[in-house]
Amino acid sequence: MAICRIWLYVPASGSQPAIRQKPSLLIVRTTLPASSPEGISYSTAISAIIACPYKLRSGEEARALHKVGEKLALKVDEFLQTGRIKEADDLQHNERYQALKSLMTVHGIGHHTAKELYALGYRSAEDMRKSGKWETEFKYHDDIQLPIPRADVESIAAFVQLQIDRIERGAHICIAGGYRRGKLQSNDVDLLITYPHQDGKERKMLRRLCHRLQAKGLIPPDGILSFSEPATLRTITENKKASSFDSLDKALVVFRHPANGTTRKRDIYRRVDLIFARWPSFGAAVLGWSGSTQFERDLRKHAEKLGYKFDSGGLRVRGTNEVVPTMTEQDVFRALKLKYIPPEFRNADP
DNA sequence: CGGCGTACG
DNA sequence: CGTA
DNA sequence: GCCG
Repeated sequence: MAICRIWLYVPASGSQPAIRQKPSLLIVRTTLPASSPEGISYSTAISAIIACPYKLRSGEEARALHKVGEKLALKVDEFLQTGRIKEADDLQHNERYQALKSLMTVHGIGHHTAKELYALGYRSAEDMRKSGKWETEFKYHDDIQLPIPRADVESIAAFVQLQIDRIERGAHICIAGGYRRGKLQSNDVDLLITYPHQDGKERKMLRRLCHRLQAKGLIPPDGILSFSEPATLRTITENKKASSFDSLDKALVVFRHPANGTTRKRDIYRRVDLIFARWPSFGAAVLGWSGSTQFERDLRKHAEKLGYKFDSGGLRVRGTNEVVPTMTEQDVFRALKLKYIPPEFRNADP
């Protein structure tokens, strides 16, 4: 039963060090594009190994874990015997691997394009910068690589809250993502926004918020990396039942976090995701945006077994597509017959 | 041997 | 394709 | 790569 593994997920803070296996095993995963079936398979197996609550003493023991097969068991054996995994070590020194990794730090460059660029002779993000062909991409690139301390995440959320209040009061903001799982530093800021008990009030709010943030200079003119409002467009154009389908309005932006003179001597550009959710599925939205990726996979799979379809847009009954009201995360866990798992225990990704 | 999340821009 |  |  896959969901059992969820109980073994470890806190990001590492407050249960005994639970962790040696991390060098993780490197194996990076052999493949993480999105490929094999990449996912590796991630899943490695997560299972990391989350295993007792010390593994053999590959055979690892093999007993759900999702760990013969290949990974061999790697565990190799690690236990030699203290390292050759494939992983080699990869670390592999020029192509390092190049691809660097190229993929640029927003909009995935493994596919990275490979093409490599074939063209690019060996790093710096090579791209020097070529002068990606001026836009590099405008915020360096800032965006910087980890975001929790205090800054909170500060950014407060800026956004203030601006939302100036448009329509009563919104509730939840900081999701790694922050919510207790990570001390984040790569980006995921903000989930709803109007409690006021379904529909969130409509068109994303547009208005983005416009306002741009007007205030909190989002630079070219700072909206992607913008989609399927929920708003759907409800306006068709007057269909809310049951049909229901994605979230979201904008991926670059946020200009103003200096405060002490911890931030200068304005820093941060990646912020703004997501508006309807109140009746806010719980699913928060759950869906809190991660980890691995946890979400297990959750979806579990939902499927019970005849539901779960994603950040909501919890629905398979077949009828009927929406199960989930205002809170607890509502989702209840429907899925699971005991509540706090966000800090949803960390499966290393 | 097929499926592995999936919708959007 | 890249992103979440 | 791993599972059903």
